[in-house]
Amino acid sequence: MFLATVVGPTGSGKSAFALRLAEHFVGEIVNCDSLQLYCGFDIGTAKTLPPDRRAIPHHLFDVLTPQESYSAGEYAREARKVIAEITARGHLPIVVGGTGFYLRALLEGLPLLPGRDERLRERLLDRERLRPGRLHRILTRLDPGAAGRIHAHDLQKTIRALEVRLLTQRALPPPAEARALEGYAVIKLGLDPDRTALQQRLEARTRAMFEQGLIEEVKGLLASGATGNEKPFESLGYKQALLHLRGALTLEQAVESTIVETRQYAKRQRTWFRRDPEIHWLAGFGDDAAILAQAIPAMRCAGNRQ
RNA sequence: GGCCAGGUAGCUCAGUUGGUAGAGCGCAGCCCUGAAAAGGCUGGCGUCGGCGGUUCAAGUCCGUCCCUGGCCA
Repeated sequence: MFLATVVGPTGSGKSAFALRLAEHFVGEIVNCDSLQLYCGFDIGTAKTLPPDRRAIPHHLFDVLTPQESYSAGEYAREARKVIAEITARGHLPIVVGGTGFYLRALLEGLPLLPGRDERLRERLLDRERLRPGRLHRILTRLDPGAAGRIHAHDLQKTIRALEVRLLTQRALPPPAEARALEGYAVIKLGLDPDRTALQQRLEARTRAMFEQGLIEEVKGLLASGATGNEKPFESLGYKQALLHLRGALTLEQAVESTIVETRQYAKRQRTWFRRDPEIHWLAGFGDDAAILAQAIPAMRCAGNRQ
């Protein structure tokens, strides 16, 4: 059984490339982008919309409402289910997206730990507000290992570690095994376009998103009941569009801010994927037809290994 | 032409009573075990507009010139 993944920074052409792969290898696409999961967030997430899907089945797009929060664990479970179905149909699952953490959860699994507990988090946050730095000190006492790995300023991760520690009680977290995806030969393809070219493309793409109605899309989401405080509104472009609608940014400032943050996001993605030695890097953009030729040998190679 | 305010890191600016410079942002590198388009860490020798001068020592005082903005003619 095979599984292909397509990763790379935002704007590198993953979707276009995945479509080509799917046509060539009779595949189906599985989204691995934390924001394309959301219904109604289309323009700013550069989602491939149904008319452009060329009859290739797309999974895990538009499966969440803005009000729903999500997690890597939930994603991994859903994605594994979908992948099994695709395999059963005799097709090649192609997992595409830039959310490295979700992909890792899917392929390598997450330790069997309790999920979020909002009430506990609130209580912890209250204590932190009373005395900044408090939570990390408590973590040092309860779980020195985790405290050592997490920087004292990283409140988000400190809270999660405390949550895990408190919810699992007693003896340090049972060394629960992360359950990796089993039975698949995984081929990881990474798109690696020239950095300067990517930055230029990201800037142009961002301007185009605003010109093509990103602001209107946000207005529409607000009109249909969203408040703007939901999770997906924290993302690139949506955050700025909202600030503009609320009068905090001029349109030009919103665009500029989105360009800068998008560039920074692409950089973080590169850092994340760069250290995965299993990725076969393809130099160029995924919408370049020639790139498929680079990928085919890698696919064959993986096939022979099996 | 005169007066005033400025010219300090890529950008916006701090720089106490003179002791050879700093913050934020950007940028670069990096981390990540259920918020991940999130969260966090590390990295700053730059002709302190130019040239003279005072001083042991000047971004910091004096002179002069150049540039920018404003006001008055």
